[in-house]
Amino acid sequence: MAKIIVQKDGSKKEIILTHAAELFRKKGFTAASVRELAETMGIEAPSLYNHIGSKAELLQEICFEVATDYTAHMEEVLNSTLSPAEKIANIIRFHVRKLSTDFDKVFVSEHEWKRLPQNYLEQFLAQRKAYEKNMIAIVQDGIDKKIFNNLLPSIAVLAILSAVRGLELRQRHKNEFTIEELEETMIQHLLHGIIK
Amino acid sequence: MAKIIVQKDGSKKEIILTHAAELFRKKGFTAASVRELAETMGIEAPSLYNHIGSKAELLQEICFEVATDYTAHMEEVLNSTLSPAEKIANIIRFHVRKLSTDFDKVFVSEHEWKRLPQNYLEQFLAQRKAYEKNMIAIVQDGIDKKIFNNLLPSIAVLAILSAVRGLELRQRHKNEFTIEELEETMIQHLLHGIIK
DNA sequence: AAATAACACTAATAATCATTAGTTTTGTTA
DNA sequence: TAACAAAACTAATGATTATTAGTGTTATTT
Repeated sequence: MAKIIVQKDGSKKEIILTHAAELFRKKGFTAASVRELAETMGIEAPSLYNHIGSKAELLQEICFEVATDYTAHMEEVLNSTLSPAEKIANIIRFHVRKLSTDFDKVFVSEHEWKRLPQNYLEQFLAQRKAYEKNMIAIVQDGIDKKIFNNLLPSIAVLAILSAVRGLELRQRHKNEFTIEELEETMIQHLLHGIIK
Repeated sequence: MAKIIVQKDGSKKEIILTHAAELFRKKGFTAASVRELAETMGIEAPSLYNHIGSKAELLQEICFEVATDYTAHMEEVLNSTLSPAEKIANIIRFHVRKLSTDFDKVFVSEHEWKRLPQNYLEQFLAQRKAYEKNMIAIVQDGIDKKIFNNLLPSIAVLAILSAVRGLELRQRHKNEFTIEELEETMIQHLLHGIIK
């Protein structure tokens, strides 16, 4: 009889979420089967249901864990006295780090949120929209203070978020660059541009 | 007996690809069923097989049609005498326009290429890698010529491509901004940065 | 040691999937 | 109009899906 191996500082649920995130990233939520997920932990599919409510629940927990982290960080930034430029740099840095430490979960949250069940999907989108709105306000503030160029704020925010999300670190750049190099390049590029 | 309605300037296959692209975008390739696709055209699922080889074939055709367009444009750019900055601006502009005219196909190509069957997946990735390599060379050229800041070229390219891909126009900005506004904002931001 | 809770198992269900076979209907050409 | 090809249909297949039920085993607590 197989058994889920629990690391000393992680609950069983957390182990499952970690495996789920990796599998969902590799195969996509719909294509990933519960059987396959169970197999990565050496147990049978029905046994998983002693620990989880449903497959969809796993996706929810992954997506909202990530979303909550970003939202919490945004609160910190908003409550700080940093300049708009420093705030944006701070946000970029947080995204790059989060992506590097929780790659699978961030990736899944980014790519599979559309598969969330209706009500959760709406909640997720609302949270995301609020996040973007806060970021747009920071950019607008920078423009008003004549620190930033007069770009369309919502598009600039979209460009920044898309750029950092697109890193998809682990797949392409594992060990190729340090986190610090990635952070600094992204900040330099998105704040100061590519042209001298 | 239902019938696929063929527009005067589109082949039956093209109609199917258009419907497939929209469905694949909305539900994802795996979650989208052949039955559902057939339904959008008012016919039964097996009838579709008079026109297509398989579900996977549709994804292949969508992905490679898009990839081929981008590759062809890259050739044009490489054979031009434009400056590195103008070349990058040109590429950004092409991406924004392509996304606005062929939103569903571009989106699917971007998000669902992982579901391509093995051999096609490798070919797709090779094409993509070649594209990025060409773009990296342009950035490196700009750095060598002291026109560009000394950023890590591969990361800068990733940032640019991710930023333009992230637009996902139709969903969010339909009618909110003109294509020209989008193009110019992206070019301004990615070339000159956000800080004055 | 006895009792209990946690957790794994096998077997089964009902749904859905892509696809094939075989047939009938439609539209076009001879 | 007769013949033919294109394209629709129904029925069926076999695989896979998430999940439930019921049962046995292990680990923990009393």
